[in-house]
Amino acid sequence: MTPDQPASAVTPLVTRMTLAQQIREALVVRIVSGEIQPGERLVETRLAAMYGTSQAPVREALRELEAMRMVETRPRRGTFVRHFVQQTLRESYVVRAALEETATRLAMLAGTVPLDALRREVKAMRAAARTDDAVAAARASVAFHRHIVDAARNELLKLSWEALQIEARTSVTMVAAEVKLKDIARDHAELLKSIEDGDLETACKHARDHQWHYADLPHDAHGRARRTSRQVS
Amino acid sequence: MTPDQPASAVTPLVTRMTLAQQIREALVVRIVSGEIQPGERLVETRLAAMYGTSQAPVREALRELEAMRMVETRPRRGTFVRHFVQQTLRESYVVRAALEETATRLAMLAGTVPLDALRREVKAMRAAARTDDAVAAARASVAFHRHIVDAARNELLKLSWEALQIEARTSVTMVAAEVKLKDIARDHAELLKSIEDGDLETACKHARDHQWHYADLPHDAHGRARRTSRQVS
DNA sequence: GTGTAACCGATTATCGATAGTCGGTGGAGG
DNA sequence: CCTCCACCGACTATCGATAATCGGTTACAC
Repeated sequence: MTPDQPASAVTPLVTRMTLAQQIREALVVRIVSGEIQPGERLVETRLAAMYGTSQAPVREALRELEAMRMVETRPRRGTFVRHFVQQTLRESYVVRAALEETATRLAMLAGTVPLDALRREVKAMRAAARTDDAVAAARASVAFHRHIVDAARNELLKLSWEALQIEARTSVTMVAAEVKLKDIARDHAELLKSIEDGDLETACKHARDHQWHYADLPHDAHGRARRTSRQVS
Repeated sequence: MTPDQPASAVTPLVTRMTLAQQIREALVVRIVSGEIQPGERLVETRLAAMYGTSQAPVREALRELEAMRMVETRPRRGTFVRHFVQQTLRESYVVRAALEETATRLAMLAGTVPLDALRREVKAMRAAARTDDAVAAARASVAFHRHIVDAARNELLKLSWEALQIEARTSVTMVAAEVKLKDIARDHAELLKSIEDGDLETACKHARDHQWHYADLPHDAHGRARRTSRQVS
């Protein structure tokens, strides 16, 4: 019975995103998909024309991408897509390891580990391995780790972790490193087991090694394999 | 607060910074100094008038502050200074612990720990303790940890760590006000010692506990005592 | 009184236009 | 041939104006 809602027929409640946010999303997709190459320059006016907006929202979107470290801006120079090559990838695994080890510790100490959810994700990984569905496996893996990070109940930790753009990177790695999906499921199952066992230090170390392991995998086409000096403890 | 009245007549010379950056700096100072209270709203147009610019640079500055987590922006609502209270402070220590433990591990594995520099900072802390100079002690402490993070040679780790600094910096000072400066020097000296000794796991654990210790200290005026559930040691 | 819808003032999001800066270019000087 | 420098075209940083929204408030029918 409320006939009004002035003339503008539809403003779908869901589309409450600002233009800047929409543009950011679009650019993220184009960058991770490789449509826009690393090193390429993003010209504000050109993008504005392309998306049919003015320069302002584009500029804001670029700023957000910069905060995500997907692009680099030199004042008065322009903004460029970063080469986040294997180096960065490797680095990100080490940082993830640090954060996830701590998340594991916090969650176990607080007794908030969502074991059921974790078991569910492992199950999903096994299913993905059977159907050879890398995307599904990646999604389950990210979900697994996110559950742990959430369980730590530390907002700042969560933010830092999310800032690493986990999803974008894992899928890239899995493809690039050609990890056997079955191994992924197995690794996570082992990690889960040590958490279930309740041995804090062992589980934490396991959480850390889990990521350091990936940092050691060959990420690039040149396939330099190295698993050496690291042997932690 | 101070109405119209361009904050500074001109910032004439070697202004290699963009207006947005200058505004950001100014706002950071006003926020950490408490001139702008937590929860307070930052009105773009008002700030623009105050600094004698248009809305655009102000907007950009606010975005950057948001990335730093000093303010919070609700689309179409406005941006507000965050109450980064003890909760966040405590959280930041835990995240720092995670990153610094890993930094210690990486630096020791790579053999890049700048022992001399670390010794120098400890010495500075002792001097600060003697003259009861909390600011100097805080500065030396930050420098000490930064040396380690730098030595890890992991750009992403460094970035994540620096991102914490805004909050951490203020908190260090606050805590320093309550912690005996001599204890700070002693704690760092002990950490340094375990690094010099070369025992990787002990040093890492020490690095972690070093920060968790601060997380447990009472940070607020209400002096809520620490949680005891942490049998991490 | 109570709940609802249109109205209002304040403020953000976006636009279109302009000023200034940056890197590159081609000719003059050596 | 190589270097230096004023000039040019392309873009970013910034401006001033406008469109759209939001929260609160008021008028009005029950």
